[in-house]
Amino acid sequence: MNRLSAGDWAKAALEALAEGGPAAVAVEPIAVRLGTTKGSFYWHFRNRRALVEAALELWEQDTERMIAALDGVGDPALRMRTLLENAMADPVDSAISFRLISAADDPAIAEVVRRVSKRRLEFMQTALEEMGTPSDVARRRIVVGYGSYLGMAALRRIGASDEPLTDFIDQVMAEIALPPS
Amino acid sequence: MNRLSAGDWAKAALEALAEGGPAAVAVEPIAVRLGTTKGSFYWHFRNRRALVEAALELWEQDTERMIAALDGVGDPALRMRTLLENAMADPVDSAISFRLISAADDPAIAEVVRRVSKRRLEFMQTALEEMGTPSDVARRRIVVGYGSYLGMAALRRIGASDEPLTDFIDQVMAEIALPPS
DNA sequence: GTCTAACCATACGGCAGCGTATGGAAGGGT
DNA sequence: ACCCTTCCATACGCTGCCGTATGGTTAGAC
Repeated sequence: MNRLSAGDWAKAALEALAEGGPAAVAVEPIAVRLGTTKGSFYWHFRNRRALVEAALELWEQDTERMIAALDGVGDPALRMRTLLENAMADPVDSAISFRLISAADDPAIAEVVRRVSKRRLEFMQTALEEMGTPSDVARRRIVVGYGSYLGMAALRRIGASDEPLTDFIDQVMAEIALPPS
Repeated sequence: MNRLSAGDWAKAALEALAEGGPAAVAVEPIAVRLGTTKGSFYWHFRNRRALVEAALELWEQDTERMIAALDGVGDPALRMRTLLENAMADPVDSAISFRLISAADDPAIAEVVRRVSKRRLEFMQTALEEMGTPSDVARRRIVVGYGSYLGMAALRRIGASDEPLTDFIDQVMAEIALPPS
């Protein structure tokens, strides 16, 4: 047999979201993708909304894992650089982040993406403050820096910039006033 | 009476796009918004696609107007600062840009938004080069800088940053290595 | 005042996706 | 061997939007 779990559906939903945006998180198309039918879906989930929420939870956990892994790095500058390198090397998260933000008309999505974004911003701001940067300055640098992460993903998406994100690590590091490698 | 023109529809479509995203560019809802019915719409336009294209053209013209206005400014540093101030003061364009990029699954939208984005990037890169910045450095700074413009709009949208964009002008100026005001 | 072109309202058919109902298959416990 | 739980397929009705057809209304030319 080829039976599915709720997790399989959630994973597929997150992939569909990253590729096709919120409109692509549709039950029947994903069922086709999984080689099954709606019958399976409505066994595992109450409705479409529940599927979206499950996908969001998957995504939120990724952020928590990343932060947990980096929390052990004592040197804040190294912590930031590692974070940037990981983030820039993986084009999937920025794509999903972008998609989710544009899907923020849905209050459920908005709430999660806001929570995750704030978490990320605070994590980075803390690193800068540990390096002696005043709070308000750190805040501005991080907002602009994280903004450029999101925005560059957007530019790559439409083909306005075809350079790999990794080309910009030093530039972003400089922007938030960290020493280049 | 209260008769409408094709331009009224295009304007309303662009507003709907900025507020509700691509899915909101729907004939019947916009008709309600305009206090009319589909009958009006299909008199002025062949189909929904034509409406989207008209809205895109409106938006593209805004960019051309802005560039034309700034082309007269001889000093490239002042030109950039004026551009940033104008851009940051108007939250609508960044919202639309963001929406359009996330709607780039539609090839028609993708093409326009890519063309406009490239135009903007080139315009800014030229300013930096006029100030003596090497081409490749200018390119990186502009991509990151314009990226942060888009990304910060995203962050404001979800409420992860509630500061007005104007608070970040100096930070962005510094990021692309321009003298602060 | 009449005529005509421009403009709009309404009714209809079609499609895609949501959610429900219901029956069936597969496999482990006993 | 039987049953019961788990899981899935199919059929159906509903809604929202697209696009068409068709008839009505208004403004101005004359």
